[in-house]
Amino acid sequence: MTRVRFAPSPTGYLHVGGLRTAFYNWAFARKMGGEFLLRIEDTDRTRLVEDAVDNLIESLRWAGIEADAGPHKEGPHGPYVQSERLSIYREQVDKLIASGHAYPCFATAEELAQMREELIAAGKTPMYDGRYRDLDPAEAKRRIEAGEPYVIRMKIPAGEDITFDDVVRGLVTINTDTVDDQVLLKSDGFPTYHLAAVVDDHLMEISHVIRGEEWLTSTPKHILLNRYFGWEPPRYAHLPLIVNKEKKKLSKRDGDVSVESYREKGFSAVGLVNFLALLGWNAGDDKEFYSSLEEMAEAFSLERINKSAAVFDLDKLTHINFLHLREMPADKLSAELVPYFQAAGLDQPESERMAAIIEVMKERAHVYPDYVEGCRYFYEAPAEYDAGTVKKRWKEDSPVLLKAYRDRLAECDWTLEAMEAELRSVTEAAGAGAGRLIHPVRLAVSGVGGGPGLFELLHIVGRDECLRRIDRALEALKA
RNA sequence: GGCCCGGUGGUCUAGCGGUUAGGACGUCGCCCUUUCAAGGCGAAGAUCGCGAGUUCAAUUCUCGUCCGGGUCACCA
Repeated sequence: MTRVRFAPSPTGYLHVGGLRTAFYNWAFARKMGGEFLLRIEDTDRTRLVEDAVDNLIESLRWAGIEADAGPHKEGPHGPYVQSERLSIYREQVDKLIASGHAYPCFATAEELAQMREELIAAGKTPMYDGRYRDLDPAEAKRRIEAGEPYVIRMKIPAGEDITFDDVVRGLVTINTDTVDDQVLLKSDGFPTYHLAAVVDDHLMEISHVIRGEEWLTSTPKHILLNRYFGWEPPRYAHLPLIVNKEKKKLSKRDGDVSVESYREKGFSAVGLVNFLALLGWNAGDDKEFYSSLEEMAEAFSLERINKSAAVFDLDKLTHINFLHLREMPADKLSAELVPYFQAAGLDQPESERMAAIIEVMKERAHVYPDYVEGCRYFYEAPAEYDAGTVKKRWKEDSPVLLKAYRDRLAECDWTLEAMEAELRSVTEAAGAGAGRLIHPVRLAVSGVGGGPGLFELLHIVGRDECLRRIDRALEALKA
């Protein structure tokens, strides 16, 4: 059966690249009718971040990716947190030592650093020189019992080509001479990624390892470990990197790389995932809008994942998100908007009014805040009038026309048609074009020069409030 | 530097021996319009990194080369 996993390490937040990896895994499992596991790789105690696991789970939950099993959901392969599986790794590594595939190494950090420097100075590739590889087992045992710190390394055979068939890259061959005796168990008793991942992937019966390209060159170690254990390795699929404008691996230094930050900026979960999914994958057609993760999963296949890195483009993300907001049902959208109203210190309008606002803002809003901060005038009177618009639209006859229209608005039917008819009647009587009045009215009511249709705007703001705002504008702008 | 991977308009990409090299984002113009958008139409933008080879024919296959990236930790 197909079983995949997303295995982040809890070092802070969920990276957008991580979200994409998680999505591809999830989608593949969905498509194949398999299972998707979440495993926490917290074997580096020095990089642990408080609450990171909860953040990870929350970000995935927000994105709409639910694991079939993981730290938050029991399953037959648990525990799903590596720090809770220490005895398993110890047991497995002992097998490796017994079979002669791994050995204790007593080299200190300083010693290794010096060795590395010497090799670099000599113009060679810095690699572990195997100095403890053939240490007498009895001697090793004595030193361990004496309490000397040590690590366990795996023996890498010399001069062997390891070839594997990567699902996205095809045949990849790496010679073992370029691989050094990897540390499997650290001196603190924790396993390294290589040991833990291989052991867990096997024990959890993972069929496909779908991970970032940064792991490509260490795959021979994983294949060798499987061989030493007598296990069948999973299929590997190395995903292309998501890079910045400089084509470098996207990292914290590039600004917003956390899923959380895009959530805060007001991107929708499906929109973000839709964008990310297309960064390195497409169904082979021109389809770029998927209304749900399920729809993407249905079209998904590992074979159609690209080989080359993709630049993260905010404009494209914004556009795809715009499409998603536009298609979103009004009730769902208004529910999503609640936090933004709170952040803006505004009360959320009653649903009928909200639906009207959503309707007219639909073609203008790219992210959630555009429905709040981008059109604050729906919720409160303008605090000031845009200087450029005043200069351009507020003419000598504006006060007179506006006053006349104000009096018509006070009495006319509160329908779009009536409001428009009254406006045209006023301007015609004055021998002016409709624009002569439309712009000043918009300015008076919204404070800005752009936005939805004027009559829709007035209708939503409401008669009493419109009159109040016009009176205020007449007062403030008369000069 | 060694090893590995990659290379189609600025960006995301389609393409799998014969295409006017298609789409999307972005940019610009026109139309629509009370504005801003959205939408419609249109434009600019790619010698398919470069050079050989295979072939009647290469963006598509092979080799070389250049450029870019990844990786060389008791981090993942």
